[in-house]
Amino acid sequence: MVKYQVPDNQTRDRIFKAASEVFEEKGYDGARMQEIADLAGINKALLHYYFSTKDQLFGAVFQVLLRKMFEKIVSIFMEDISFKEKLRKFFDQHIEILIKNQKLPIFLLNELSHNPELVQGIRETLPYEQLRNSLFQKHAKELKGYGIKKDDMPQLMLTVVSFSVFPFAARDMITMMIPELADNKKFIAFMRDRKEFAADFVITALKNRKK
Amino acid sequence: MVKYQVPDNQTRDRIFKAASEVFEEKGYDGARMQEIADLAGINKALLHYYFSTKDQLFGAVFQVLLRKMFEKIVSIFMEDISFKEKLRKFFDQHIEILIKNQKLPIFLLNELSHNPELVQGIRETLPYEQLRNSLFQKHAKELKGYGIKKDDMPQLMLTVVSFSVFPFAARDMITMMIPELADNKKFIAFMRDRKEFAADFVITALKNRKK
DNA sequence: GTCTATAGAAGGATAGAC
DNA sequence: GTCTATCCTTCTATAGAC
Repeated sequence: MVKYQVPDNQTRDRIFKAASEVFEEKGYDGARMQEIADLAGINKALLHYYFSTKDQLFGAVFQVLLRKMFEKIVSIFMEDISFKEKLRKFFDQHIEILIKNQKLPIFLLNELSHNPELVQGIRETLPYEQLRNSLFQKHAKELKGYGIKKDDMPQLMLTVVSFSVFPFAARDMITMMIPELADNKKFIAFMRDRKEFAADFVITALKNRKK
Repeated sequence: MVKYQVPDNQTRDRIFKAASEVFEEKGYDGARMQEIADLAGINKALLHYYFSTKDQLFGAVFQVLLRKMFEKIVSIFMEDISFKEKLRKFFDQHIEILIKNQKLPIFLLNELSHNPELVQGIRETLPYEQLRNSLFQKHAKELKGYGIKKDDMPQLMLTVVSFSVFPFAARDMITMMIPELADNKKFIAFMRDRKEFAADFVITALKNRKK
């Protein structure tokens, strides 16, 4: 008779969650195994029992966080709506996600910059090729109407993403220049305003683009 | 009789330069005093003779790097040319600076995010207030023609800066999605293309903005 | 000012009992 | 699986000779 088993390993999950928080907050170099153990309510020895090294723990966490961010973006852009509608929906949903994960962008970008090899092993599992190809094909007519050629897609996509991501990555730089936005509530309001500002800005630029 | 003195302290300068490189490359937590000493061609003891602690050395370096980036931006926007001309000039010059300092954006943004208090003592010495006020006043007519109110300036300025800064901060994320740009020469070409793309994009969006 | 040598603390990882 | 105790390396910082 097989004994009842807890759905998954609870301790492991608690460790994983604690590690996610600490790494996201402090980065790899700034994170301490002791702090992760404390937050998970266990000791260092047990931490090493589940994840033998800091590297391994970090790798597991990073992969999940990167995928989390990436898949949400892709899923919106894969939907079956017009390009203009996609833009509005993307800014709305993506900015809401980022409001809930304000430190995620700078964490991902910084760690990736220090450790480009982190991407290996994740790249293949991400549907980014799909996205690149399908996006232009699916909206060929609409985009052609805007004078966007396939070669222009990287510049355009980068521009779109930067509207939502950059303000979070540059949060403290913004605070420096616009002290009013130091207050988190005001910053969130500013980012919610930005949903419409960004969509209008991009759509206007596209519609009136010289061909 | 006063003895002849070398213009400034050479060793100190070498340390400062070495520290700038190492911090910019590895970040505060990842940087090692030993590596800085090696790069400066001295030993750790002498390093501590000039800068008693790592914190102090970092503070000095960070302040200079932040100011360097900031002042260049401000100086362009302070010139006496039309707003449209400023945009083109800004994208041209700023992107060239960033090409020569590709790791600077992610370094500054990340350290600022981990240590917001770094700004104290720098803020007052930066002419950002000046910039904020003068920009809108100087171009009141031109901006009003675009339907830009004073309240819209933060969104607009953030947008402009993100066009040039974000691609460097997100360099490895871009590489992940667009493998062709892994090659530095191609990435630089991509960023030089972006000068015109960005200026056209922003100007088109402004000109046709609904009021 | 510059060096060699080393102190002292912190942090990742393991041994071994329960 | 979980804990206590401890090892060992790395890193910042200092003492002290020249």
